Amino acid sequence: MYSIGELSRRTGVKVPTIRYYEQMRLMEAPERSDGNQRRYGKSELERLAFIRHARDLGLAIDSIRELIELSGHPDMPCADADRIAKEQLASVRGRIARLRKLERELERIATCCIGETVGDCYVIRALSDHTLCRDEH
Amino acid sequence: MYSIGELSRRTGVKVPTIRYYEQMRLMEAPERSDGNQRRYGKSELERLAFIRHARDLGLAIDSIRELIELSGHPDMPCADADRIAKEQLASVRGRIARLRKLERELERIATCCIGETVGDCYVIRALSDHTLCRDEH
DNA sequence: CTAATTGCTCTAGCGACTAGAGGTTCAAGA
DNA sequence: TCTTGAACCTCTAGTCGCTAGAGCAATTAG
Repeated sequence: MYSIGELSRRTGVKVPTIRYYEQMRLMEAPERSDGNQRRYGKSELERLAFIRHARDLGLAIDSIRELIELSGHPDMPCADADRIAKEQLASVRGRIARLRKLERELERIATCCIGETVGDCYVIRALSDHTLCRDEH
Repeated sequence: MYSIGELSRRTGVKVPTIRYYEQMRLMEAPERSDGNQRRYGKSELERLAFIRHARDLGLAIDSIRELIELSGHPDMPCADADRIAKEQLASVRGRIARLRKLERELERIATCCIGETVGDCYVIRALSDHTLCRDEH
């Protein structure tokens, strides 16, 4: 039996975050001690590790709840889980593409400044005048 | 003189967002019509375009406010503007690196599922068992 | 002149936490 | 057994950058 602090240490999820997950119905309300403190077992540890892993991969709370519900029905077809993972992959790729554009833009802005004062600072000029940009963004 | 709706159309910034920027002191409180409606001039249009461009590049509201204050003092050295741009570039690069890892991970998870039911679904197994991951993340 | 559109202020909500107040319980040492 | 200090409890409010809606006033096109 783990206290919430021990669970936190073992999973790397902060204590208030664990309570937040309970509120969001990602974690079930656990047993309590005589003094009303949360007591967790091994299955809750695994579940929290699952949640943390999924969050690290950028899945939304709602998607994770969906996956948890799915994993409770091992006989169902797994097409839904597959879909969630594929959607997530597509969104990550989109975010990467957008950030790459920003990177190129910022690279140009941040490395071209040879002015000495704000008046001729390339950073500020570039931000003021969109037409200096090479790409759309 | 533009109304807030016209300013919105010309800059692509939504009306409530313009009001929000005013509240956040990115935009100065503009003149008003007799009926208390906001009336903008060309300089406000340019300023909003500046803000929008900076937001598109992922700069935080606070950083933008800093840049605007800087640009009001054209005789100051531009080292601060330079620093803001460089910091932003570093943070964008960090985000890209993190997302690339997620991409690889999700690619593997989303393409390896050959199970038919949730019980042997690779997506759910991979999320449950962190040791299946190749990289740290 | 009327009706549709646009504008105004104010408040509340989003997602995923994080921080703090004010109080209670637990565990270890004396 | 007692004490002390860390960890726990609930509840509320704040973060960021908007977005939505209520309930009203002003503007503008026909």
